[in-house]
Amino acid sequence: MENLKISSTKTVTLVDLVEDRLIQYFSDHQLGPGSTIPSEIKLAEELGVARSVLREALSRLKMMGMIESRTRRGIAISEPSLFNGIEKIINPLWLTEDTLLDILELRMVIEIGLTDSIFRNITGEDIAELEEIVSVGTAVGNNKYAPISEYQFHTKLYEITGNKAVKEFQTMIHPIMEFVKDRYKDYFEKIAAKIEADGETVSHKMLLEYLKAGDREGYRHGILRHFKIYSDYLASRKLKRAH
Amino acid sequence: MENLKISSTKTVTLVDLVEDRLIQYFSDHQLGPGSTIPSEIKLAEELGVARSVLREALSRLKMMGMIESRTRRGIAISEPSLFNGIEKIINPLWLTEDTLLDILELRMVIEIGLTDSIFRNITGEDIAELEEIVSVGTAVGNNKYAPISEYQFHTKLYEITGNKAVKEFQTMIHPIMEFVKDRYKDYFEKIAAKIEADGETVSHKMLLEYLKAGDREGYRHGILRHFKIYSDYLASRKLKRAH
DNA sequence: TTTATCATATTTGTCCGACAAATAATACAT
DNA sequence: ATGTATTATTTGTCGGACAAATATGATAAA
Repeated sequence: MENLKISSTKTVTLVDLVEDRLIQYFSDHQLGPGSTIPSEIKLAEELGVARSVLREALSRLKMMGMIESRTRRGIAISEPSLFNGIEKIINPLWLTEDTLLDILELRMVIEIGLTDSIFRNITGEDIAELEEIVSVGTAVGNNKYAPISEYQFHTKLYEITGNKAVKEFQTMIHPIMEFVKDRYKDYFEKIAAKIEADGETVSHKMLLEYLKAGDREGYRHGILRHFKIYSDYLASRKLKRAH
Repeated sequence: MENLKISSTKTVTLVDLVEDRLIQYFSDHQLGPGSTIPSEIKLAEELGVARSVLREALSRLKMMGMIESRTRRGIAISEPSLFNGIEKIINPLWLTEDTLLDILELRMVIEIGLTDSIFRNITGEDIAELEEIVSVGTAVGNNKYAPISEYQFHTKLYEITGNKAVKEFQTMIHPIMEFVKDRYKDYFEKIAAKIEADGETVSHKMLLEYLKAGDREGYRHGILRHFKIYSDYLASRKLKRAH
């Protein structure tokens, strides 16, 4: 019976309409970043809605970084950022298990796919920085990195690409990654032990060697094996679900 | 002089604070998807702000898909989607050239990194579907696909992974990709011609062959070369900027 | 003419109150 | 126990009000 109910849950409100109309308005009037828009009173009049309704719509666009209201000086359009808006509201606790693992996979996908961009952009200074990070990290011992070093190493990889969208993505999902790592700790440790026993562990230090040697294909497969701990888990879950 | 101005542009408003407090409130009270929250009046009282202010904050969360207000029946929390919010407001026209190319690169990165997930999940039916898409597409002739086929082929690749976050990402950036392809058409065509002349073009059909043969590494480098048209352009721009 | 000072008008941020319409809750009648 | 009518809640929308910061224009002074 649960699924019989008509999903009248999504009633379109005036605010929704105004939101769309505003976006269309900006587009029609070719208002790009830097442009200022009419005052709230004029806009509300023009749209034929109450100022409170208009303000709700504007507030949404503001959250997405599409507009920037300089207090008591007018509203200006700014370039929306891809992930800033969601970053605030993403709480791993709200997310279903499937979503969590989807994001884990997406993170792997990006970091593996980033290989060529890294080799396109890496400089000598970058390598020096990575060496510093690695040397500090492994000082903790027995092939486990200090969490800070783990974070710094991968962050540095993202930064090398010089791609802001990629960087934003990383900062957005970082808390989620921490949560996932903790939640599935037991599984991951078991898999890690097996990989270690098989001598297939790929450390940050080894990845750095590939980078220093300019060995792109070596790095590509290195980073792949570096994430084997996660891809193995994802594969095992896929099996379980199909079962 | 332009850069001397103090960026007092980001004054924190009450709505901003309420937004944060609400998220914290949900977290503290362990309210996850499905939970209902107190009425607007009670919340406004509890927070000590006007209902209009509270509504603006709620409206933001609503846009991000974090809450769902059943008209006149109360407000419920729902699982926020990663990219839904931005999808509406991303207009390629607002984006700077750098951002456009960052997103182009991110798209390549993801599709290349998706290789292993595809091989983890692909089925016989998937291959049959891809064959259908390819056969229809190349019927247009001389190694250029009908735009629909181009879209369908890559969409199918995303779908094979069964990763919803990845799929959402694709639908979000699709309009941007169309815009980019059109805007840099001249450059891309020039590069494409050169690649074609060198006999390095990798068609959808060839990618499909790798998939059918279960040749993972073949596919990996195939998809890489398939995007050579874009990566070459990105590399040339990097050079220009460093210059 | 240029500069400094002052008064006025705009504009955003916040608050309050009101009402319609839909739904939920309750009391009542059968 | 069931169906009906009344009442209370709750969201969506409207309108107006004011403070504070800024922009604008007018006036006075050099």
